[in-house]
Amino acid sequence: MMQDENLFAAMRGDVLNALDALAPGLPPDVLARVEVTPTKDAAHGDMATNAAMIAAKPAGKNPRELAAGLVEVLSARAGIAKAEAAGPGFVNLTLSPALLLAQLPVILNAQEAYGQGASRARKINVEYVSANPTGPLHVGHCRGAVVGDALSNLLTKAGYEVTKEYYINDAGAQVLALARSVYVRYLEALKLSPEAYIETVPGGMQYGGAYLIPIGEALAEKYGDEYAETPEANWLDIFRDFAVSRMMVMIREDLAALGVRHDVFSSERVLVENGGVERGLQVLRGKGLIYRGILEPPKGKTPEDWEPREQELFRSTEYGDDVDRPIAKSDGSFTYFANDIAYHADKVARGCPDLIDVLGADHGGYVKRMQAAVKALSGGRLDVVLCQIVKVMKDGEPVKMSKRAGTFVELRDLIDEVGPDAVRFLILMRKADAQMDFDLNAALAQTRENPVFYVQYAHARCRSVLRAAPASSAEADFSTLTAPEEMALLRRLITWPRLVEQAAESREPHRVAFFLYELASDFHALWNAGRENTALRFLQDDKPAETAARIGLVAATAIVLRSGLAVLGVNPVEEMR
RNA sequence: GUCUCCGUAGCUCAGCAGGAUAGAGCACCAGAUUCCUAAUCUGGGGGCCGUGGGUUCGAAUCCCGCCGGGGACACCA
Repeated sequence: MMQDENLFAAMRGDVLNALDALAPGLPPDVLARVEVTPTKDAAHGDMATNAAMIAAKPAGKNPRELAAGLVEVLSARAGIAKAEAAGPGFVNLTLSPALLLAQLPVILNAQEAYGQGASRARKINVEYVSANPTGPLHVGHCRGAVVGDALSNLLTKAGYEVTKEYYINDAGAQVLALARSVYVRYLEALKLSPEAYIETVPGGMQYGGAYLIPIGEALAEKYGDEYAETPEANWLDIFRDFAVSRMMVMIREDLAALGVRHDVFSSERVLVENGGVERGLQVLRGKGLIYRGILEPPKGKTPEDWEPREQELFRSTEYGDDVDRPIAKSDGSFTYFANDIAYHADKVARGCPDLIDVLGADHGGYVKRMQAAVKALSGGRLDVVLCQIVKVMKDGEPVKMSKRAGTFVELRDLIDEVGPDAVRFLILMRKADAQMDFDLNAALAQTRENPVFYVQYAHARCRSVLRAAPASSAEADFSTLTAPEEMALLRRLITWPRLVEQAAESREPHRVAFFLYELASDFHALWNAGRENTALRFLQDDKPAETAARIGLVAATAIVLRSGLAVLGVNPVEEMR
């Protein structure tokens, strides 16, 4: 157990062994609920287990009695300084300093790989952003981008093989509207009046943002007036493809500015043109889950133009949805949902049994049917992480509108104002499914109010010490580390592997941000303890052995800070001046 | 009307797949700076965890109702 990275997992193994000796043959679902957790209160030791309370009823024993039995067995284990029963049946464990200190060489040898989960040899696909290719990214997309990216990193850290994917919705009516809006800019670039044309467009010019002006100009330069007064059929596809590819370039630039890189960009159009939709639906047809039918009108307020229609429907109610969902319109063409089924089928077919979609909260009504579809397709699991809306606040007032896009706060504007690190970290300080206010004032503050600075400052302080110190060594004698502040820091460090595991399983990258904040706090506390008590300073010229132990602790702190920041995609700064 | 997310300190939020005395930051009050970076630290006040039931050894956490807020609700993508 001494060499294990995750002391909590190792200790859980010991607890389960001890439990088996006391109460043999407990069912697996009971054992699965046994956990070994860090304690909140130092008076309760380093770790606590609920084993006795969980096992009491199925074993037909009194929890306190079982706890006493566990205490007896566990007290004899190497590395456990003290075990005691407490409260209704907790067993509190105090680890020997030797066991705790033995983790320092483990961290120093592993470097950034510390906390890396064992390879699960399991692929997982995380789809995020997937903004329509009709304009620049805005703050609404930003949250999904940051959460999806950090979640991907987290899953990788936990041992999954992750594919980061972007789904380009380039097959629907929206990209046609984009093409028409670009056509208007094209006419303007040719110094022609677009009014007459706009009259002929059903919805008018949908995308009026100034960002389309250069696209219109580029088309004017490329084609001259060749398409100036010709029917849509002549130019619509050409303009659409041109505009979409330019939009994707722009979106990739926006993402790059945030430090987000996808592995795969999937095109809806390509999927549709290759017959992917029918291929995907084939699986469902084979299972008899597609039928022709008429949906009930929605309960409550019925839309005015509602009329019964016979359509092809997917029996999603078989898999927990509220009503069956249309996959084809009354004219026979496929709905967006059909395309999306096909897309998810495609992801499954590429070898990913587990899928994650990071979506905006406005897709909330969509998750049941998509989960139903995936379950029907592969029996696999689809997790949907919904990101609630972000309101950007400045001086207590909501900020809105951008010059270029015309409707929303552009992602670029936000990054230009506060930088990618603050944007990422602050977004990750909130759970994705809670609404959040993004406070520009706090993001720009260089104080404790701003958690990014707080954490980066801790790392910079580590580096500052290490620059002035002899090289750290995993071979040092760490037994001189005894101060409460030092041990508190060490105790925090060893929870990192467990945190990675838990945060990944619950798909909650925000836990990493909170962990880093607490780790930084422990480090700042130790640092300041050294101000009051010079004996606690890291570098002591006349005591090389103690200095070596302490720089080991500092180096380990820097390693964990850095790997946590790497998960969040935030730069670990070397110094702050 | 249905579905879904949310409601924790004056403000912004955590609370780790039910667990011990509910935690941070900001704001407020009182302290620490000849020092490895005070962009930091130490201490203090401040809570019917929206509300009413239920489940159990134990509920902020799980279940049901209600109140309040966000979002989505036939062929749009």
